[in-house]
Amino acid sequence: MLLDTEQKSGFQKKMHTINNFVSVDCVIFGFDFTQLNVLLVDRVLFDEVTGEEIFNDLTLTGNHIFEEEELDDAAARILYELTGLENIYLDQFYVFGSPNRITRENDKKWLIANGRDPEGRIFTVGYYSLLATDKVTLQWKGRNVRWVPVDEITDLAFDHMDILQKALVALRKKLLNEPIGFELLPDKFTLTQLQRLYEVILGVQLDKRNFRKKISRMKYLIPLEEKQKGVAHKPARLYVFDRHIYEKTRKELLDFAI
Amino acid sequence: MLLDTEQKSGFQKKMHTINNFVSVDCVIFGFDFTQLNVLLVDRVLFDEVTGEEIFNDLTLTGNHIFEEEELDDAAARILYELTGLENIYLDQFYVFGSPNRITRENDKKWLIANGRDPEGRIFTVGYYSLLATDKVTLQWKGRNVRWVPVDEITDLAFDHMDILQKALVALRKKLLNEPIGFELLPDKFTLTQLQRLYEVILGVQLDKRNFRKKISRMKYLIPLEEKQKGVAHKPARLYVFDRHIYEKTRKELLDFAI
DNA sequence: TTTCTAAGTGTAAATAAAACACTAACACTC
DNA sequence: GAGTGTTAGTGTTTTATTTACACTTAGAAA
Repeated sequence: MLLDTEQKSGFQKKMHTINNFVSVDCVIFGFDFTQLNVLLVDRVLFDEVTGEEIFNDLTLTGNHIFEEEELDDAAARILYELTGLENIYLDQFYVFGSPNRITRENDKKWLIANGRDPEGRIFTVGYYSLLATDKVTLQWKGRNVRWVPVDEITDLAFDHMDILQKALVALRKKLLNEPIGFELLPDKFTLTQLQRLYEVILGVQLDKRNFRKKISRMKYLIPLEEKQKGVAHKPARLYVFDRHIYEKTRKELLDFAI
Repeated sequence: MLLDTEQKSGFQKKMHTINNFVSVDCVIFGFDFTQLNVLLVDRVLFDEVTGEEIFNDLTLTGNHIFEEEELDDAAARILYELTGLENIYLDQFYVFGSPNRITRENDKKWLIANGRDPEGRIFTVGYYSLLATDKVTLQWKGRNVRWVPVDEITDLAFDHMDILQKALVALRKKLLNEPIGFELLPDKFTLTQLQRLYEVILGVQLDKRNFRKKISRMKYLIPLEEKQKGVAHKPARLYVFDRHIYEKTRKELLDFAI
């Protein structure tokens, strides 16, 4: 019994101990039917004495992990804190662990100001996530959070530009191989919205008729009787993605193919 | 100058300091024209007093990383130590960082016997690599190294079974999307060898004529005038993979497509 | 009722995938 | 050197997929 309590309290302690060597960064993608956006956080550093702004730039959303926490759970926790949403699509895509991740002066200053060692090597596990909604709390640890179109992002703090680049490549690859586009759309969506999504993320233009022909071959895309409302033109039919049918057909395929 | 030397010696020190929190594991695949194999290392623990064997099982090839070392370099170093070969195909596929990676008794005993803390959380970055040749040094840090057919591996130390599983899935995905099969074959190979490779790795059967038709569309697969020698049947024509042509055609495609 | 805007639809031609069976070239054996 | 065993190498037909391309329709707003 004593041993049991000891172990438990040891566990409890670890449960809230931060791991100082590995962190998690989330590239949170959102789609507003026109552009692909990423959720970025303002990073502002003020001079402690003068109160003057030293710099003001942007970071991805990242976080430490706890000693007893799974990596996936840490990523999900970041998302929950930001959005209040659970079960969001998350995909681990790469680890960034170069010994030279922190080289820029601003990054060092920021770490020092936040009580961290700028020379310490920290690995970060990159996740990207897909958000269907824009219902996000626009505050995170007292910092401003906002959607920025991917095209307009030219510079980010730390090595976050690299992380974003790799996340984008991973997202494109995934989109070409698995039906994940729906994660970026509301439950009910139109085919034009879906087409725009592919066009924007892949950076291609697609033929409307051919796109729809392809869609009609995917049995897991279910047309509803429902139509778009309040639009100043012919309203489009709404569709839903049926994950159940998708999983079933995919499994059938895998049984033979792999 | 003084500062310079100080910095340098600090760096030198770090250069050979082991990072205790992140390691690298390599799933080294090889193909013997019949089966897909993985390079495994014998792990034998003897009782210090009696000299009796406590257990004898197998692990993947893994290693610590140095503080000033890139992850990719650490993986390449493992491969170099094992095979003496450089520029081997390597692909980072996943990070394993569950707090419960070490649960089995044998794993704990092994770590203790090797002076490490079985309770410490270690993240491991998984790489898989493809080896064209079987010219490997069959010794590694005094432990035996050998090729084992993937099909015959039922149990491995630590969480190496999970790592192997994920590596296999990643390899299959990659093989379906990029021409990496050549990395597992000698420079000059026959179409039948290439077909077997696809069949074995993907676990499918392919039609010879259709396979060759598909191949003939790939402009980067160059037929030679040379033929197989010393085989007791009609000798097959040899082919080479032209990476230059591949990169060029792929870039052309990407320019338009992504 | 007219106008604006995006939705929705079909066909023909080219390309790719799938299914399928016989002859050719070499080494080895007798 | 004739025969045998073994894998290499090749073509056609059918079906499915891809590509290119233009007009009509439904609703909202003026």
